[in-house]
Amino acid sequence: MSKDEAIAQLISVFRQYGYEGATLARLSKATGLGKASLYHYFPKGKEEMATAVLNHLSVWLEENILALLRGSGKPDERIRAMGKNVNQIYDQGEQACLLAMLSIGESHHLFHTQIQQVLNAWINALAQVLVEAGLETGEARLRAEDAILQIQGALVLARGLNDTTPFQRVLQRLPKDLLKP
Amino acid sequence: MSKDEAIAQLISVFRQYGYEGATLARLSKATGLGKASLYHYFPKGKEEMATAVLNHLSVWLEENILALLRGSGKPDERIRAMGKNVNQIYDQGEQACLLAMLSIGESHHLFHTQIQQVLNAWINALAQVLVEAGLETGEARLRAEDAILQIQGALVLARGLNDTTPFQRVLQRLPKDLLKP
DNA sequence: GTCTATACACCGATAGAC
DNA sequence: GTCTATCGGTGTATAGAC
Repeated sequence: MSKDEAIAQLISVFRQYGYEGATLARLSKATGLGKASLYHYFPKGKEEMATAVLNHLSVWLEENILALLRGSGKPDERIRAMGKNVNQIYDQGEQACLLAMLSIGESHHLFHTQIQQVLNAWINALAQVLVEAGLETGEARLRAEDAILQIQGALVLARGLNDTTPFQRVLQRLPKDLLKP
Repeated sequence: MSKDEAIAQLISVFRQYGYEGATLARLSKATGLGKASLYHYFPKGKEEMATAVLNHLSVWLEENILALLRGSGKPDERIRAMGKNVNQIYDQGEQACLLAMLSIGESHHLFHTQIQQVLNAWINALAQVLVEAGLETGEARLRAEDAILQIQGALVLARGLNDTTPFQRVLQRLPKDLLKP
């Protein structure tokens, strides 16, 4: 298994268990790599694994969300395109958000800056679409924050209620909610 | 320190670090009780502490949220009363939600049933207010889910962005959003 | 009830053979 | 690169004195 393939497996552990719950035993089992192999790829250990996972997510966001939002289609279409990929990355609402999971406990201090940057990049790109759609800058920012907020809340509720329909509902109405006059 | 006073301190540890991150060292430090004392109050250890903390929260919700929602004032006033206590329990958005924190990792399996019950009790009580305000049952349930969802999402965003203003905004507009025609 | 001491498993991390 | 073996530290939990 290559380093990039390993990272994909590491992500699933970090976002299911969080940083403190992501033990080397779990990371080793998920990747199929022994502990020594993990330390070969990530010499600084677990913290470097989490950093690599965050960088991987940052690239994914740029390519699969931000690029679409900066696209040339109609605002409505760009937001729907985002929704499609959001639905995919969160596995229809079954999987937690890595950013949210690394924002808790002691990992909060370790990764807060990077998490904040990624979240802001997402919000800003979404707000920019709304500005192009004719909204005032401040209102666009508020609505963009609201969209991310609802996605995150839906993921929390999905786990707590064991029901992903609120997540599906949020994604469904996102375009209309964001662009309403 | 009495058992009830200890529980109040345990809550803050569990909701900051989650179940796996809530080590006995942290629980001991927060309560000021030595490990042996903690095991005197909670013979079954950490799992019993978390259960006690969840029961404590369930009682708090009943007394400080559900009772208000079942009150006799106007729907608009009951929802505002709820918002006031929600703002308090989450410390203006600074503190995470215990239910959300215990919904992750291995604690999910341990406490899922109780967490689901508490969330549903909250949603149902809120939906009932909306029904009394004239909304159709299904729509009331959707809006109530939406309210909890937004509160949870705002708490996630508050940690990720290090900014509680979205949380304040959500609480502010809750009454109008829930009761709009 | 609270203390000290301790048992045993697991944690992250490293060493060295291959 | 991956393996086994192992280190020091910390995890939960317990025992027994006071």
